[in-house]
Amino acid sequence: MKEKKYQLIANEIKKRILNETYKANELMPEQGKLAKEFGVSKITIKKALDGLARAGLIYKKSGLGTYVLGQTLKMGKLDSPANAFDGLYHQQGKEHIKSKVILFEPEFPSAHVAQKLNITTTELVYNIKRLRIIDGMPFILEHTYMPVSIVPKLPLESIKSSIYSYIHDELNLKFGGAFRKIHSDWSNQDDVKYLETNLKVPMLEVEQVVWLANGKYVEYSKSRNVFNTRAITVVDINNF
Amino acid sequence: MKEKKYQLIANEIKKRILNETYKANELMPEQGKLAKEFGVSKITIKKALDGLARAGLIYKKSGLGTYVLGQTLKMGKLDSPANAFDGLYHQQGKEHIKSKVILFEPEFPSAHVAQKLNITTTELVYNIKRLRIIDGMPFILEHTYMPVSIVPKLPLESIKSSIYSYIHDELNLKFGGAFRKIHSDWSNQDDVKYLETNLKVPMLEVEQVVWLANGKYVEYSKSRNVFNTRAITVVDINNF
DNA sequence: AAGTGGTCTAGACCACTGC
DNA sequence: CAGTGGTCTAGACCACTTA
Repeated sequence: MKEKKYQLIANEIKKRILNETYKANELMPEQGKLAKEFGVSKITIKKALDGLARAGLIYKKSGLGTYVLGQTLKMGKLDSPANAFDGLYHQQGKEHIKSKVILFEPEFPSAHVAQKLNITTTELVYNIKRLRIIDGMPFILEHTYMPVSIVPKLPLESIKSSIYSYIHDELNLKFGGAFRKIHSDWSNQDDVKYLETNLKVPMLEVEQVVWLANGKYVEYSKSRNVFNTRAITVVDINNF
Repeated sequence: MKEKKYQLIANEIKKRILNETYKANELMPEQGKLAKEFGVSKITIKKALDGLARAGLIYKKSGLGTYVLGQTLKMGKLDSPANAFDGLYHQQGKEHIKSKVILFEPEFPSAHVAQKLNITTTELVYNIKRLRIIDGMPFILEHTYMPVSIVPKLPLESIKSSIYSYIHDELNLKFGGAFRKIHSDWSNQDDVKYLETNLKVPMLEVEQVVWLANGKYVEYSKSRNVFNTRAITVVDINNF
Protein backbone atom coordinates (compact mmCIF):
# COMPACT_ATOMS: atom_id res chain seq x y z
CA MET A 1 0.00 0.00 0.00
CA LYS A 2 1.82 3.03 -1.27
CA GLU A 3 1.37 6.23 0.69
CA LYS A 4 0.20 9.13 -1.38
CA LYS A 5 2.44 12.14 -1.71
CA TYR A 6 -0.04 14.59 -0.25
CA GLN A 7 -0.56 12.25 2.68
CA LEU A 8 3.16 11.94 3.34
CA ILE A 9 3.62 15.68 3.11
CA ALA A 10 0.65 16.36 5.38
CA ASN A 11 2.11 14.00 7.96
CA GLU A 12 5.53 15.62 7.77
CA ILE A 13 4.10 19.11 8.15
CA LYS A 14 1.92 17.96 11.01
CA LYS A 15 5.03 16.62 12.71
CA ARG A 16 6.74 19.99 12.28
CA ILE A 17 3.78 21.78 13.80
CA LEU A 18 3.68 19.44 16.77
CA ASN A 19 7.40 19.74 17.44
CA GLU A 20 7.10 23.50 16.93
CA THR A 21 9.35 23.84 13.94
CA TYR A 22 6.35 25.85 12.77
CA LYS A 23 5.05 27.74 15.78
CA ALA A 24 1.47 28.61 16.70
CA ASN A 25 0.17 31.91 15.33
CA GLU A 26 3.16 32.25 13.03
CA LEU A 27 3.48 32.10 9.28
CA MET A 28 4.55 28.87 7.66
CA PRO A 29 6.71 28.75 4.53
CA GLU A 30 4.64 29.59 1.49
CA GLN A 31 3.30 26.88 -0.76
CA GLY A 32 5.86 27.56 -3.46
CA LYS A 33 8.77 26.96 -1.07
CA LEU A 34 7.19 23.81 0.27
CA ALA A 35 6.58 22.56 -3.26
CA LYS A 36 10.25 23.03 -4.02
CA GLU A 37 11.37 21.38 -0.78
CA PHE A 38 9.25 18.28 -1.30
CA GLY A 39 9.81 18.23 -5.03
CA VAL A 40 6.14 18.18 -5.93
CA SER A 41 3.79 20.51 -7.72
CA LYS A 42 2.08 23.40 -6.01
CA ILE A 43 -1.33 21.77 -6.21
CA THR A 44 -0.15 18.71 -4.30
CA ILE A 45 1.11 20.91 -1.49
CA LYS A 46 -2.21 22.66 -1.48
CA LYS A 47 -4.02 19.37 -1.12
CA ALA A 48 -1.89 18.45 1.87
CA LEU A 49 -2.48 21.84 3.48
CA ASP A 50 -6.21 21.65 2.79
CA GLY A 51 -6.36 18.48 4.83
CA LEU A 52 -4.50 20.07 7.72
CA ALA A 53 -6.75 23.11 7.53
CA ARG A 54 -9.80 20.87 7.78
CA ALA A 55 -8.24 19.18 10.78
CA GLY A 56 -7.96 22.59 12.41
CA LEU A 57 -4.16 22.75 12.53
CA ILE A 58 -3.59 25.69 10.21
CA TYR A 59 -5.50 28.36 8.39
CA LYS A 60 -4.73 30.07 5.15
CA LYS A 61 -5.37 33.60 4.16
CA SER A 62 -5.23 34.48 0.52
CA GLY A 63 -2.75 37.23 -0.10
CA LEU A 64 -0.97 36.71 3.17
CA GLY A 65 0.14 33.19 3.80
CA THR A 66 -0.45 30.10 5.85
CA TYR A 67 -0.58 30.35 9.62
CA VAL A 68 -0.32 27.74 12.31
CA LEU A 69 -3.45 27.83 14.42
CA GLY A 70 -3.09 27.93 18.20
CA GLN A 71 -5.39 25.32 19.66
CA THR A 72 -7.46 27.16 22.24
CA LEU A 73 -9.99 24.58 23.37
CA LYS A 74 -7.68 22.00 24.81
CA MET A 75 -8.87 18.45 24.99
CA GLY A 76 -8.89 16.78 28.37
CA LYS A 77 -6.91 13.56 28.63
CA LEU A 78 -10.02 11.44 28.43
CA ASP A 79 -11.92 13.46 25.85
CA SER A 80 -12.54 11.92 22.45
CA PRO A 81 -12.37 13.68 19.14
CA ALA A 82 -15.62 13.15 17.25
CA ASN A 83 -13.53 13.06 14.12
CA ALA A 84 -11.54 9.87 14.44
CA PHE A 85 -11.64 6.26 13.45
CA ASP A 86 -8.81 4.87 15.47
CA GLY A 87 -10.96 3.96 18.45
CA LEU A 88 -10.41 4.26 22.16
CA TYR A 89 -7.78 1.58 22.15
CA HIS A 90 -5.40 3.78 20.19
CA GLN A 91 -6.44 7.09 21.66
CA GLN A 92 -5.64 6.00 25.16
CA GLY A 93 -2.93 3.43 24.53
CA LYS A 94 -3.34 -0.27 25.05
CA GLU A 95 -1.52 -0.32 28.36
CA HIS A 96 -4.30 1.73 29.88
CA ILE A 97 -7.42 0.25 28.44
CA LYS A 98 -9.20 -3.01 29.18
CA SER A 99 -12.57 -4.22 28.03
CA LYS A 100 -14.98 -6.44 29.83
CA VAL A 101 -17.31 -8.30 27.49
CA ILE A 102 -20.77 -8.28 29.01
CA LEU A 103 -22.68 -9.69 26.07
CA PHE A 104 -21.65 -11.21 22.76
CA GLU A 105 -24.44 -12.92 20.87
CA PRO A 106 -25.66 -13.33 17.32
CA GLU A 107 -29.27 -12.38 16.73
CA PHE A 108 -31.75 -11.22 14.13
CA PRO A 109 -31.91 -7.45 14.34
CA SER A 110 -34.97 -5.52 15.39
CA ALA A 111 -36.61 -3.39 12.70
CA HIS A 112 -34.96 -0.38 14.25
CA VAL A 113 -31.43 -1.79 14.16
CA ALA A 114 -31.93 -3.25 10.68
CA GLN A 115 -32.96 0.15 9.39
CA LYS A 116 -29.91 1.85 10.89
CA LEU A 117 -27.60 -0.74 9.33
CA ASN A 118 -29.50 -0.73 6.06
CA ILE A 119 -30.07 -4.49 6.14
CA THR A 120 -33.10 -6.77 6.42
CA THR A 121 -34.30 -8.31 9.68
CA THR A 122 -33.18 -11.72 8.45
CA GLU A 123 -29.50 -10.80 8.26
CA LEU A 124 -27.70 -11.75 11.46
CA VAL A 125 -25.98 -9.16 13.59
CA TYR A 126 -23.75 -9.42 16.61
CA ASN A 127 -25.16 -7.88 19.74
CA ILE A 128 -22.18 -6.75 21.78
CA LYS A 129 -22.06 -5.05 25.12
CA ARG A 130 -18.70 -3.99 26.43
CA LEU A 131 -17.49 -2.08 29.42
CA ARG A 132 -14.36 -0.12 28.57
CA ILE A 133 -12.08 0.32 31.54
CA ILE A 134 -9.30 2.89 31.65
CA ASP A 135 -6.59 2.48 34.26
CA GLY A 136 -8.91 0.35 36.30
CA MET A 137 -11.81 2.82 36.18
CA PRO A 138 -15.06 1.82 34.45
CA PHE A 139 -15.41 4.43 31.76
CA ILE A 140 -17.68 3.74 28.82
CA LEU A 141 -20.57 1.36 28.43
CA GLU A 142 -20.83 0.42 24.77
CA HIS A 143 -23.72 -1.32 23.08
CA THR A 144 -22.89 -2.27 19.52
CA TYR A 145 -24.67 -4.03 16.64
CA MET A 146 -22.53 -5.30 13.80
CA PRO A 147 -23.62 -7.27 10.73
CA VAL A 148 -22.17 -10.78 10.84
CA SER A 149 -21.72 -10.71 7.06
CA ILE A 150 -19.07 -8.00 7.36
CA VAL A 151 -17.09 -9.51 10.21
CA PRO A 152 -17.87 -13.24 9.90
CA LYS A 153 -15.18 -14.40 12.29
CA LEU A 154 -14.88 -11.83 15.02
CA PRO A 155 -12.30 -13.19 17.47
CA LEU A 156 -13.12 -12.81 21.15
CA GLU A 157 -9.62 -11.47 21.59
CA SER A 158 -10.47 -8.49 19.38
CA ILE A 159 -13.63 -7.75 21.27
CA LYS A 160 -11.58 -7.60 24.42
CA SER A 161 -9.10 -5.20 22.84
CA SER A 162 -10.02 -3.34 19.68
CA ILE A 163 -12.66 -4.28 17.14
CA TYR A 164 -11.58 -1.34 15.02
CA SER A 165 -8.02 -2.61 14.77
CA TYR A 166 -9.31 -6.01 13.72
CA ILE A 167 -11.46 -4.51 10.98
CA HIS A 168 -8.75 -2.17 9.80
CA ASP A 169 -5.57 -4.21 10.19
CA GLU A 170 -6.74 -7.81 9.88
CA LEU A 171 -9.61 -7.53 7.45
CA ASN A 172 -7.96 -4.63 5.63
CA LEU A 173 -11.19 -2.71 5.41
CA LYS A 174 -11.18 1.07 5.28
CA PHE A 175 -13.57 3.20 7.26
CA GLY A 176 -15.69 5.55 5.23
CA GLY A 177 -17.45 7.74 7.73
CA ALA A 178 -19.86 8.05 10.58
CA PHE A 179 -22.95 9.88 11.63
CA ARG A 180 -22.97 10.67 15.31
CA LYS A 181 -25.69 12.01 17.50
CA ILE A 182 -24.65 13.29 20.89
CA HIS A 183 -27.08 13.89 23.68
CA SER A 184 -27.56 13.89 27.38
CA ASP A 185 -29.69 11.54 29.46
CA TRP A 186 -30.41 10.23 32.94
CA SER A 187 -28.38 7.24 34.07
CA ASN A 188 -30.28 3.95 33.96
CA GLN A 189 -29.98 0.60 35.75
CA ASP A 190 -27.25 -0.67 33.44
CA ASP A 191 -25.19 2.47 33.91
CA VAL A 192 -25.44 2.09 37.66
CA LYS A 193 -24.53 -1.57 37.46
CA TYR A 194 -21.44 -1.22 35.32
CA LEU A 195 -20.20 2.35 35.54
CA GLU A 196 -20.19 2.51 39.32
CA THR A 197 -22.43 5.52 39.44
CA ASN A 198 -25.80 6.37 40.94
CA LEU A 199 -29.26 6.40 39.47
CA LYS A 200 -30.51 9.75 38.17
CA VAL A 201 -27.13 11.18 37.27
CA PRO A 202 -26.46 12.97 33.95
CA MET A 203 -24.97 10.80 31.22
CA LEU A 204 -23.40 11.63 27.88
CA GLU A 205 -24.54 9.32 25.10
CA VAL A 206 -23.09 9.01 21.61
CA GLU A 207 -25.26 7.18 19.12
CA GLN A 208 -23.50 6.40 15.88
CA VAL A 209 -23.72 4.67 12.55
CA VAL A 210 -20.39 3.82 10.94
CA TRP A 211 -19.86 2.78 7.35
CA LEU A 212 -16.89 1.47 5.44
CA ALA A 213 -15.24 2.96 2.38
CA ASN A 214 -17.10 0.36 0.33
CA GLY A 215 -20.37 1.86 1.51
CA LYS A 216 -21.43 -1.01 3.77
CA TYR A 217 -22.67 -0.16 7.21
CA VAL A 218 -20.52 -1.82 9.82
CA GLU A 219 -21.76 -0.57 13.17
CA TYR A 220 -24.69 0.89 14.98
CA SER A 221 -23.89 1.68 18.57
CA LYS A 222 -24.60 3.67 21.66
CA SER A 223 -21.81 4.62 24.07
CA ARG A 224 -22.57 6.00 27.47
CA ASN A 225 -20.38 7.90 29.92
CA VAL A 226 -20.93 9.37 33.30
CA PHE A 227 -21.26 13.14 32.75
CA ASN A 228 -18.09 14.31 34.45
CA THR A 229 -15.71 11.77 32.95
CA ARG A 230 -15.61 12.66 29.29
CA ALA A 231 -16.38 15.27 26.65
CA ILE A 232 -16.59 14.97 22.89
CA THR A 233 -14.61 17.42 20.81
CA VAL A 234 -15.41 18.50 17.28
CA VAL A 235 -13.39 20.51 14.82
CA ASP A 236 -15.56 22.16 12.24
CA ILE A 237 -13.99 23.97 9.31
CA ASN A 238 -16.13 26.19 7.15
CA ASN A 239 -16.30 25.51 3.44
CA PHE A 240 -14.14 23.16 1.47
CA MET B 1 -18.66 37.90 -5.34
CA LYS B 2 -18.47 35.33 -8.08
CA GLU B 3 -19.46 31.81 -7.16
CA LYS B 4 -16.86 29.23 -7.88
CA LYS B 5 -17.63 26.54 -10.41
CA TYR B 6 -17.13 23.65 -8.03
CA GLN B 7 -19.38 25.38 -5.53
CA LEU B 8 -22.14 25.91 -8.09
CA ILE B 9 -21.88 22.32 -9.24
CA ALA B 10 -21.91 21.00 -5.69
CA ASN B 11 -25.05 23.00 -4.96
CA GLU B 12 -26.76 21.75 -8.12
CA ILE B 13 -25.92 18.13 -7.35
CA LYS B 14 -27.04 18.57 -3.78
CA LYS B 15 -30.35 19.86 -5.07
CA ARG B 16 -30.70 16.79 -7.28
CA ILE B 17 -30.04 14.51 -4.35
CA LEU B 18 -32.56 16.28 -2.17
CA ASN B 19 -35.27 16.20 -4.85
CA GLU B 20 -34.36 12.57 -5.52
CA THR B 21 -33.23 12.94 -9.11
CA TYR B 22 -30.35 10.93 -7.70
CA LYS B 23 -31.84 8.45 -5.27
CA ALA B 24 -30.40 7.08 -2.02
CA ASN B 25 -28.26 3.95 -2.36
CA GLU B 26 -28.14 4.31 -6.11
CA LEU B 27 -25.33 5.14 -8.47
CA MET B 28 -24.93 8.68 -9.69
CA PRO B 29 -23.70 9.54 -13.19
CA GLU B 30 -19.96 9.05 -13.39
CA GLN B 31 -17.60 11.99 -13.12
CA GLY B 32 -16.86 12.01 -16.85
CA LYS B 33 -20.56 12.43 -17.72
CA LEU B 34 -20.98 15.16 -15.14
CA ALA B 35 -17.90 16.94 -16.44
CA LYS B 36 -19.41 16.94 -19.90
CA GLU B 37 -22.81 18.08 -18.68
CA PHE B 38 -21.43 21.03 -16.73
CA GLY B 39 -18.77 21.78 -19.30
CA VAL B 40 -15.89 21.65 -16.84
CA SER B 41 -12.85 19.47 -16.38
CA LYS B 42 -12.97 16.19 -14.53
CA ILE B 43 -10.95 17.52 -11.62
CA THR B 44 -13.44 20.30 -10.95
CA ILE B 45 -16.26 17.76 -10.75
CA LYS B 46 -14.15 15.74 -8.37
CA LYS B 47 -13.67 18.76 -6.14
CA ALA B 48 -17.41 19.34 -6.00
CA LEU B 49 -18.07 15.68 -5.18
CA ASP B 50 -15.33 15.64 -2.54
CA GLY B 51 -17.16 18.38 -0.71
CA LEU B 52 -20.44 16.49 -0.85
CA ALA B 53 -18.69 13.34 0.33
CA ARG B 54 -17.31 15.23 3.32
CA ALA B 55 -20.78 16.48 4.07
CA GLY B 56 -21.94 12.86 4.15
CA LEU B 57 -24.27 13.04 1.16
CA ILE B 58 -22.48 10.63 -1.15
CA TYR B 59 -19.67 8.14 -1.10
CA LYS B 60 -17.34 7.11 -3.86
CA LYS B 61 -15.88 3.78 -4.54
CA SER B 62 -12.94 3.55 -6.86
CA GLY B 63 -13.66 1.19 -9.69
CA LEU B 64 -17.38 1.30 -9.16
CA GLY B 65 -18.84 4.75 -9.10
CA THR B 66 -20.43 7.35 -6.91
CA TYR B 67 -23.36 6.44 -4.70
CA VAL B 68 -25.90 8.53 -2.93
CA LEU B 69 -25.74 7.79 0.77
CA GLY B 70 -28.97 7.03 2.60
CA GLN B 71 -29.03 9.04 5.78
CA THR B 72 -29.74 6.57 8.55
CA LEU B 73 -29.35 8.62 11.71
CA LYS B 74 -32.12 11.09 11.16
CA MET B 75 -31.86 14.41 12.85
CA GLY B 76 -34.70 15.47 15.10
CA LYS B 77 -36.39 18.74 14.23
CA LEU B 78 -34.57 20.57 16.99
CA ASP B 79 -31.20 18.89 16.67
CA SER B 80 -28.27 20.95 15.51
CA PRO B 81 -25.54 19.86 13.16
CA ALA B 82 -22.16 20.42 14.78
CA ASN B 83 -20.91 21.27 11.33
CA ALA B 84 -22.62 24.52 10.49
CA PHE B 85 -22.09 28.23 10.67
CA ASP B 86 -25.52 29.49 9.82
CA GLY B 87 -26.71 29.62 13.42
CA LEU B 88 -29.99 28.69 15.02
CA TYR B 89 -31.80 31.56 13.40
CA HIS B 90 -31.43 30.01 9.98
CA GLN B 91 -31.69 26.39 11.05
CA GLN B 92 -35.07 26.90 12.61
CA GLY B 93 -36.37 29.81 10.54
CA LYS B 94 -36.91 33.27 11.86
CA GLU B 95 -40.64 32.88 12.28
CA HIS B 96 -40.03 30.35 15.01
CA ILE B 97 -37.17 31.76 16.96
CA LYS B 98 -37.01 34.65 19.39
CA SER B 99 -34.19 35.74 21.65
CA LYS B 100 -34.41 37.36 25.01
CA VAL B 101 -31.34 39.38 25.87
CA ILE B 102 -30.51 38.78 29.50
CA LEU B 103 -27.15 40.52 29.61
CA PHE B 104 -25.25 42.70 27.18
CA GLU B 105 -22.25 44.47 28.63
CA PRO B 106 -18.73 45.41 27.65
CA GLU B 107 -16.02 44.25 30.02
CA PHE B 108 -12.37 43.37 30.30
CA PRO B 109 -12.09 39.63 29.87
CA SER B 110 -10.93 37.26 32.56
CA ALA B 111 -7.62 35.54 31.95
CA HIS B 112 -9.56 32.44 30.97
CA VAL B 113 -11.70 34.16 28.35
CA ALA B 114 -8.76 36.17 27.03
CA GLN B 115 -6.81 32.99 26.50
CA LYS B 116 -9.66 31.34 24.61
CA LEU B 117 -10.02 34.37 22.35
CA ASN B 118 -6.26 34.78 22.00
CA ILE B 119 -6.35 38.40 23.18
CA THR B 120 -4.98 40.30 26.16
CA THR B 121 -7.03 41.10 29.26
CA THR B 122 -7.04 44.78 28.29
CA GLU B 123 -8.97 44.24 25.06
CA LEU B 124 -12.68 44.74 25.62
CA VAL B 125 -15.16 41.98 24.99
CA TYR B 126 -18.94 41.88 24.98
CA ASN B 127 -20.45 39.68 27.64
CA ILE B 128 -23.75 38.48 26.22
CA LYS B 129 -26.33 36.19 27.72
CA ARG B 130 -29.27 35.23 25.58
CA LEU B 131 -32.18 32.93 25.98
CA ARG B 132 -33.18 31.47 22.64
CA ILE B 133 -36.86 30.69 22.45
CA ILE B 134 -38.37 28.41 19.83
CA ASP B 135 -42.08 28.59 19.21
CA GLY B 136 -42.55 30.09 22.63
CA MET B 137 -40.51 27.41 24.42
CA PRO B 138 -37.30 28.41 26.22
CA PHE B 139 -34.70 26.32 24.47
CA ILE B 140 -31.06 27.32 24.75
CA LEU B 141 -29.25 29.46 27.27
CA GLU B 142 -26.26 31.02 25.54
CA HIS B 143 -23.38 32.77 27.19
CA THR B 144 -21.10 34.43 24.67
CA TYR B 145 -17.91 36.50 24.77
CA MET B 146 -17.02 38.48 21.66
CA PRO B 147 -14.09 40.86 21.14
CA VAL B 148 -15.37 44.40 20.67
CA SER B 149 -12.62 45.07 18.13
CA ILE B 150 -14.16 42.61 15.71
CA VAL B 151 -17.76 43.74 16.01
CA PRO B 152 -17.40 47.39 17.15
CA LYS B 153 -21.00 48.34 16.57
CA LEU B 154 -23.12 45.34 17.41
CA PRO B 155 -26.75 46.47 17.01
CA LEU B 156 -29.16 45.34 19.70
CA GLU B 157 -31.48 44.28 16.90
CA SER B 158 -28.92 41.69 15.78
CA ILE B 159 -28.50 40.32 19.25
CA LYS B 160 -32.22 39.78 19.38
CA SER B 161 -32.19 37.95 16.07
CA SER B 162 -28.95 36.62 14.66
CA ILE B 163 -25.44 37.76 15.48
CA TYR B 164 -24.11 35.39 12.87
CA SER B 165 -26.15 37.00 10.11
CA TYR B 166 -24.86 40.39 11.17
CA ILE B 167 -21.25 39.24 11.04
CA HIS B 168 -21.68 37.42 7.77
CA ASP B 169 -24.07 39.63 5.83
CA GLU B 170 -23.47 43.11 7.25
CA LEU B 171 -19.79 43.01 8.10
CA ASN B 172 -19.05 40.66 5.21
CA LEU B 173 -16.78 38.51 7.31
CA LYS B 174 -16.32 34.85 6.54
CA PHE B 175 -16.29 32.18 9.22
CA GLY B 176 -13.20 30.05 9.33
CA GLY B 177 -13.96 27.28 11.75
CA ALA B 178 -14.78 26.22 15.26
CA PHE B 179 -13.62 23.95 18.02
CA ARG B 180 -16.47 22.52 19.97
CA LYS B 181 -16.49 20.57 23.17
CA ILE B 182 -19.68 18.78 24.05
CA HIS B 183 -20.41 17.46 27.48
CA SER B 184 -23.08 16.74 29.98
CA ASP B 185 -23.71 18.45 33.31
CA TRP B 186 -26.20 19.04 36.12
CA SER B 187 -28.58 21.94 35.68
CA ASN B 188 -27.66 25.02 37.73
CA GLN B 189 -29.59 27.99 39.12
CA ASP B 190 -29.49 29.91 35.84
CA ASP B 191 -30.79 26.93 33.90
CA VAL B 192 -33.67 26.61 36.31
CA LYS B 193 -34.41 30.31 36.13
CA TYR B 194 -34.49 30.63 32.35
CA LEU B 195 -35.06 27.20 30.85
CA GLU B 196 -38.07 26.36 32.98
CA THR B 197 -36.54 23.18 34.29
CA ASN B 198 -35.68 21.79 37.70
CA LEU B 199 -32.46 21.70 39.60
CA LYS B 200 -30.38 18.55 39.27
CA VAL B 201 -31.52 17.61 35.80
CA PRO B 202 -29.08 16.54 33.04
CA MET B 203 -27.98 19.30 30.67
CA LEU B 204 -26.16 19.23 27.36
CA GLU B 205 -23.49 21.91 27.09
CA VAL B 206 -21.59 22.97 23.99
CA GLU B 207 -18.48 25.02 24.63
CA GLN B 208 -17.02 26.55 21.51
CA VAL B 209 -14.39 28.83 20.10
CA VAL B 210 -15.15 30.26 16.66
CA TRP B 211 -12.69 31.99 14.38
CA LEU B 212 -13.03 33.89 11.14
CA ALA B 213 -11.43 33.14 7.81
CA ASN B 214 -8.92 35.89 8.58
CA GLY B 215 -7.78 33.92 11.61
CA LYS B 216 -9.24 36.20 14.26
CA TYR B 217 -11.19 34.62 17.07
CA VAL B 218 -14.70 35.98 17.15
CA GLU B 219 -16.51 34.03 19.82
CA TYR B 220 -16.09 31.99 22.95
CA SER B 221 -19.37 30.64 24.21
CA LYS B 222 -21.24 28.05 26.18
CA SER B 223 -24.72 26.94 25.18
CA ARG B 224 -26.86 24.90 27.47
CA ASN B 225 -29.94 22.79 26.78
CA VAL B 226 -32.18 20.69 28.88
CA PHE B 227 -31.20 17.08 28.16
CA ASN B 228 -34.32 15.90 26.39
CA THR B 229 -34.77 18.88 24.09
CA ARG B 230 -31.83 18.70 21.75
CA ALA B 231 -29.03 16.56 20.38
CA ILE B 232 -25.92 17.52 18.45
CA THR B 233 -25.19 15.68 15.22
CA VAL B 234 -21.80 15.21 13.66
CA VAL B 235 -20.83 13.86 10.28
CA ASP B 236 -17.32 12.51 10.25
CA ILE B 237 -15.75 11.43 6.99
CA ASN B 238 -12.55 9.44 7.02
CA ASN B 239 -9.59 10.81 5.16
CA PHE B 240 -9.58 13.77 2.81
C1' DA C 1 -9.93 -5.87 -20.53
C1' DA C 2 -12.88 -2.04 -19.79
C1' DG C 3 -14.54 1.32 -16.87
C1' DT C 4 -14.58 3.65 -12.63
C1' DG C 5 -12.46 7.06 -9.34
C1' DG C 6 -7.71 8.92 -7.58
C1' DT C 7 -3.25 11.18 -8.02
C1' DC C 8 -0.21 14.29 -9.96
C1' DT C 9 1.80 17.61 -13.13
C1' DA C 10 2.87 22.33 -15.55
C1' DG C 11 1.04 26.26 -16.28
C1' DA C 12 -2.53 29.95 -17.05
C1' DC C 13 -5.19 33.09 -14.78
C1' DC C 14 -7.84 35.21 -10.79
C1' DA C 15 -8.52 37.30 -6.05
C1' DC C 16 -6.81 39.13 -2.14
C1' DT C 17 -3.34 41.61 0.79
C1' DG C 18 0.06 45.02 2.05
C1' DC C 19 3.30 48.31 0.55
C1' DC D 1 2.94 46.76 -7.65
C1' DA D 2 4.69 42.16 -6.01
C1' DG D 3 3.59 38.22 -3.49
C1' DT D 4 0.40 35.20 -1.48
C1' DG D 5 -3.18 31.51 -1.91
C1' DG D 6 -7.25 29.79 -5.05
C1' DT D 7 -9.33 28.04 -9.29
C1' DC D 8 -9.26 25.57 -13.38
C1' DT D 9 -7.58 23.04 -17.35
C1' DA D 10 -5.88 18.91 -20.39
C1' DG D 11 -3.86 15.02 -20.02
C1' DA D 12 -0.82 11.21 -18.22
C1' DC D 13 -0.81 7.51 -15.33
C1' DC D 14 -2.27 4.54 -11.26
C1' DA D 15 -5.50 1.66 -8.35
C1' DC D 16 -9.49 -0.66 -7.88
C1' DT D 17 -13.69 -3.44 -9.31
C1' DT D 18 -16.32 -6.38 -12.23
C1' DA D 19 -16.63 -9.40 -15.94
